[in-house]
Amino acid sequence: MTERVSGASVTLLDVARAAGVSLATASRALNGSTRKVRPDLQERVLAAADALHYSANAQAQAMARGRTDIVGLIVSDVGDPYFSTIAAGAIRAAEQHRLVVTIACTFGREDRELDYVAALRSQRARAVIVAGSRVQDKALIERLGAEVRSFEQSGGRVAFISQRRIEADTVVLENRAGARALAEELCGLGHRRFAVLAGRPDLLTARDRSTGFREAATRAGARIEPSDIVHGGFTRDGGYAAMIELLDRGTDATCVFAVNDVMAVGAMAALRDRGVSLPSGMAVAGFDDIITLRDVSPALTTVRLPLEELGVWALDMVLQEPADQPRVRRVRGEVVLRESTPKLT
Amino acid sequence: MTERVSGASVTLLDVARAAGVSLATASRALNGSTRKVRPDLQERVLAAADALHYSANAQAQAMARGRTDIVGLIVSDVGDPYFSTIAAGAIRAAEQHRLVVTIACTFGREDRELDYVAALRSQRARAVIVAGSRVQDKALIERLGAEVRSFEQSGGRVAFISQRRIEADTVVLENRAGARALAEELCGLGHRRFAVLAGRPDLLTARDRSTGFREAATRAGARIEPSDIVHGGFTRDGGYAAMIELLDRGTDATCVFAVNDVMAVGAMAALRDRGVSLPSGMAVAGFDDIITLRDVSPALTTVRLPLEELGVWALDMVLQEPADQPRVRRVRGEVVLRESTPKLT
DNA sequence: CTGAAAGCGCTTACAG
DNA sequence: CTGAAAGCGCTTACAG
Repeated sequence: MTERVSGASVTLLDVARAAGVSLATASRALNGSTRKVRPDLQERVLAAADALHYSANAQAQAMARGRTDIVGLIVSDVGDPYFSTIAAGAIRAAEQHRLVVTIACTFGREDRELDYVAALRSQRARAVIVAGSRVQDKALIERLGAEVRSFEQSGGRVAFISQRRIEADTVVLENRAGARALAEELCGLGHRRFAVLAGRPDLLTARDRSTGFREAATRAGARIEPSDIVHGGFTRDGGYAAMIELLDRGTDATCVFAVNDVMAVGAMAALRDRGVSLPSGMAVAGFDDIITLRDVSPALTTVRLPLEELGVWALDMVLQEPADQPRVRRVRGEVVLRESTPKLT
Repeated sequence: MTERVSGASVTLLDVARAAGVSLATASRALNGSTRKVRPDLQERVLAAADALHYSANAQAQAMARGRTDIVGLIVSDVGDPYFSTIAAGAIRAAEQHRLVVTIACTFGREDRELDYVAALRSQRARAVIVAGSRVQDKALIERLGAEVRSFEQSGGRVAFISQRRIEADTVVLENRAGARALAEELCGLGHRRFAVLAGRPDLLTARDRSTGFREAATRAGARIEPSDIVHGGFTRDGGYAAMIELLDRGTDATCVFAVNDVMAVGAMAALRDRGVSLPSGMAVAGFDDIITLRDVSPALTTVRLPLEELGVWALDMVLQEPADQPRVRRVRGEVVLRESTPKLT
């Protein structure tokens, strides 16, 4: 048992000496294209590394090689199942390529995306994936675009998941079309008066869903009163509060569309708390098809998005060489009708 | 507009030259203890850095400084709300200390924790937090312990969230006590025959909860038939399958305890699919109090764990200097009775 | 307060 | 196939 000072690390040089070879050979034996070092030396190096419990300094390797194995993922909140599912997909895919993913959360302060991209550039991350919704803010988009360009200029790759507002590869979510399809199905069920819990008005994702829904509903001859559109947080509590607000205002809607599932669940809770029975007293629909929420009762009608795949696809994009034109992969949601929106009789 | 070769980066030396100072001064002006460089030089450096859009190479800094700002978080699956909530807490806390968190998922293969800790040692991460349950596997614990010691020896800090099986700081979850308390409350409601959806038998977390529940229930005079204990996955689908299995076996239990909330929700779905009405036909209880699941109906009785705080606390631990004795912070769950377990009349 | 220089731990042309 | 040496981009004693 040899004592070792805490904090002292075994270096490649130690390994080389122990194996009686040069630094270069030790390096090649451990990480180089194997076929170029004599088998016996190779073995000695491996044995020495093992005996010394050597662990290569990834920072030093990164610097010498000029690249890292880091890919950054920027989300609003990993605690939100929408993002944690995307993250799971990205991480799963990353691991197959021996990449490490770093997660940053803006917690709703979208301007922090700027800082995070900058930090990732400083880390010399291989790539960054920005998963949150773009916001309605020209100046902010402008600045983020500049930051993204800097990142790319230093050799990194960038992909977005949401809207195509910045010149970069992006997995475009067809929120508007999805919401439209949902509205049509709901009208098909007999509904003619809807309310919309629209979420944060500056978030494009919320906005697109709300707009799409209203377009299609109106076109199908349904009515949506201005007072039946309630804005608020894009969260469970936001959905709850918005539903309460709607009830307080008074509404004759027979179906309420919350722009995402967690809001829809919040709305259901509010309805229950106010003694409205579900789904007979009010039909409810959401968007996303969050897995953890598949078992709420009544089962929630929604627009399914392949969340885990979104993470995988974004990672795949970012692993490809940049194309002349930024790539776009469009993803259409699929309407899933369930118990929360029964046929109106 | 100056053309710049893609991949080429502005270095500190470029900044120093542009500002007409030495490398050392540039470094100090940018990151050193500010007070030691003449204001006018400082300003020139800052201006130059800005003009060149300089971004310090974090890898190089880390190497020169001998430490990084990375803390690794190892979980089973970020897609699971239990872990994503813990992760959110850890990330939030890390950001306050300008630390970056890296997330690794074992996806149920606990032996991968070994690889991840090793990788984190290679990254020279400042610390690692292991959040998943320990497993019943002496050899594995032994090896992980060795890996942890190596990590600490190279100057890193380690904390666990779950059971205290390894010599390191840990946030200990009092699963057994929590499950006991739950069983007592349930008996207080009049139940005398229970079933337990016990999850993976090798996961200590699942085991402790199941054991604690059975102990207290039995002590209180309740009965749990061997056939009423069903093992399976520690997941939603595991809960669903276990409940179906239980129903197929036939049971006269009036209340079923699933060792975590997602399993409980799966069980509820199974009950519904089999036409059992809730909660009158079968009472259901879970464990964790997952926020996203707070709105299921009937509202789920459970044992609340301060999940987000667990992440915060673990991060705090890992930021402290190592103590002579590893620190232990015990966390007791709090029973929350809700609609899913009405009083038995 | 400032600068020249050594050093952090690797990788990789470049000779041999 | 192997090794000596330069270089990756910083930080930080050490002189001045």
